[in-house]
Amino acid sequence: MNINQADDALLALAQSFREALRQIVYVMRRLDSEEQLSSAQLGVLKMALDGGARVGGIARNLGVKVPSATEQIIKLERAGLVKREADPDDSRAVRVAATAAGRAAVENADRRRNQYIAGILGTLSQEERDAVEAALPVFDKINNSVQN
Amino acid sequence: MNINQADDALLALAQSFREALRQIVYVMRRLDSEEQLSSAQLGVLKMALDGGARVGGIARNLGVKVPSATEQIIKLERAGLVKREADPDDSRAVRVAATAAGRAAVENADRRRNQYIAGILGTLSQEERDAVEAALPVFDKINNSVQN
DNA sequence: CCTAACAGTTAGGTTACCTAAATATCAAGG
DNA sequence: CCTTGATATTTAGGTAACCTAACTGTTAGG
Repeated sequence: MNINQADDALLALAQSFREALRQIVYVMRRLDSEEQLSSAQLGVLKMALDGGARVGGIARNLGVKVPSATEQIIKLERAGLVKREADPDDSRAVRVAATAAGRAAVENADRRRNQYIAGILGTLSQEERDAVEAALPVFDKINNSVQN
Repeated sequence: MNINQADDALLALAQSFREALRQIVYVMRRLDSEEQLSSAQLGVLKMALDGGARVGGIARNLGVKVPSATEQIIKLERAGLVKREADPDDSRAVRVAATAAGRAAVENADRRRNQYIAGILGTLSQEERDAVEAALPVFDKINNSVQN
């Protein structure tokens, strides 16, 4: 009995959680549609900031397959925001590194997006902001458990 | 000074929040890719459960334009999960109603998805689950503030 | 009635994914 | 060395979900 109650509570939480997830996806889509750089491209660019990242690593971090990452990288390259160069240690690999323009674009996009989100968070009460803050590391943990 | 500190804290929270949003989008994508019914289609189906929903309302609720909603509705109709019928009050409008098969599909998909999410939430501590639960209504509020 | 506004569908295009196949390089064993 | 299997990326081709613009039919106000 007790165990079933726990299960029921968990399933109820799961249901609410799923609704929140769905809404968040829409929020994200909205946010993305108002910017030049998609959030996936911004993610690539950030990985390319320090020293350069490999295509496989970028794909893994983005949660997509390698060809999809390549596609975004090529777009960023055409936009002059990253450059692709041979990996000195492994000639099979490609290192993707941000250009100066790329670096500037990250700062710009980050600032704009943070201000947009901060504008929304600013309408919340302190308690609500605290609730969000407390939940964020849990979302991180959830994400990691889905990865595997 | 004080105001700027508040701004900085808000921007920092916004930054962490954005990272969580991005991760959640990936969790959602993963979840969707393992199911027959996309979460958008499941959303349509749920709106079609009680009495029937209009295409425009479905689109609004889904956060997409009307033609995109029509497209999903047609797919569901071809799969035998909804039927489209004239609105008795307004012949311009179409009412989308779930069939018996559609009703069953909702129950099935909901159960599967809830169990998947519950499986993840079950690995969390009680405190972590509480943190998630406390944050969910805030996400709801955020979503509403983005809608306008 | 006529006309503007509205509800949906159709047509055509874009973007972000995916899988499978091709290319190039690496590393380990014989 | 040289082959062979694994690894890193790109290319080719396809799908699904979205969009805007244009079209059809219906309603409702002047």
